[in-house]
Amino acid sequence: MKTETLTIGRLADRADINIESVRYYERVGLIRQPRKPVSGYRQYPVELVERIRFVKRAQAYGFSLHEIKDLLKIGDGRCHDVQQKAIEKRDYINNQINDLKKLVQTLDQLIEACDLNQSNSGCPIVKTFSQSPTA
Amino acid sequence: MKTETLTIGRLADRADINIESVRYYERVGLIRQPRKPVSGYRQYPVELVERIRFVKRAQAYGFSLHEIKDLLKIGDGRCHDVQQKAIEKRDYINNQINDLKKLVQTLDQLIEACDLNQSNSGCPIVKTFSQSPTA
DNA sequence: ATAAACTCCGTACCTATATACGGAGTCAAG
DNA sequence: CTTGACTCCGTATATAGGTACGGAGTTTAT
Repeated sequence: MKTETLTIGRLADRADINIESVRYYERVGLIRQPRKPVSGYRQYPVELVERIRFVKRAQAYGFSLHEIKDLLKIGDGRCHDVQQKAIEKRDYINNQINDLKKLVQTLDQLIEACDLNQSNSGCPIVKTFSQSPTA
Repeated sequence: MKTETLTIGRLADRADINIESVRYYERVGLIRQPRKPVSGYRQYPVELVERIRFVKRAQAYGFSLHEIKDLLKIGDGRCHDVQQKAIEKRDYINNQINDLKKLVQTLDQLIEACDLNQSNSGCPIVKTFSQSPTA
């Protein structure tokens, strides 16, 4: 009973990814190089299609390839550990959100100040970025 | 009456920036190369300290060096144009915030699902990322 | 006047996530 | 058996924002 295998091109097609990206994922250790038979051509088990889709999905959830590598290392069987990674990620993103909100607040103030400034010069934004006018 | 000038090292010190970054800013056109006298050493007017601080502040406000270059080109005297850039930036950041919020929502759901999962295997996060279990 | 400190320049390197290129080897179809 | 498609590998390129290196020249302090 032979396991079905795929060449890199077919794998890339099925996983909807560029061939070069497959090679890249190999380089960074996300997928391991399969045994290459005589020819020197990679032969991937079909399961790798799903592994790559996993990667793409996790990316969409805000995880970096490095973090995804960790998730894959944990794998199933240690739900709590995976959950912990997700919690850390959530907290990190929440911090990002807070920082961005502060940024928006400040920008709002600056934008409003421009409305109140009837002259063309003395732009409050420029003044804020610049201690000395006109830089 | 001589204008006070600074060597690149003193400028970097005063602006609290790396010498290499000054050269980098020159390369990308944020500051222009001053006339170099006989020696070949750059002589910067002291005003450049403030220009660099402007850059650092604007960066902290979420602007890229490219955008800062635009801001500096606009300069003072066209408050409305500068305001417009700030509005665009604010809108962009607000979109970022919304995307991140959705991400947090999803992560929250996954995290909660892990709490409800009493077994160690069948982790809902792994299942979400992976169609086939254990990848 | 000599040594230490500074600056010059081009270039390489770094993170992260890929994509592109090109010559050589291999496989599959007719 | 030939041709076209595929794959191999190492390397280059891209973005953004820098940092690091090294040998040569300059300036400053003693």
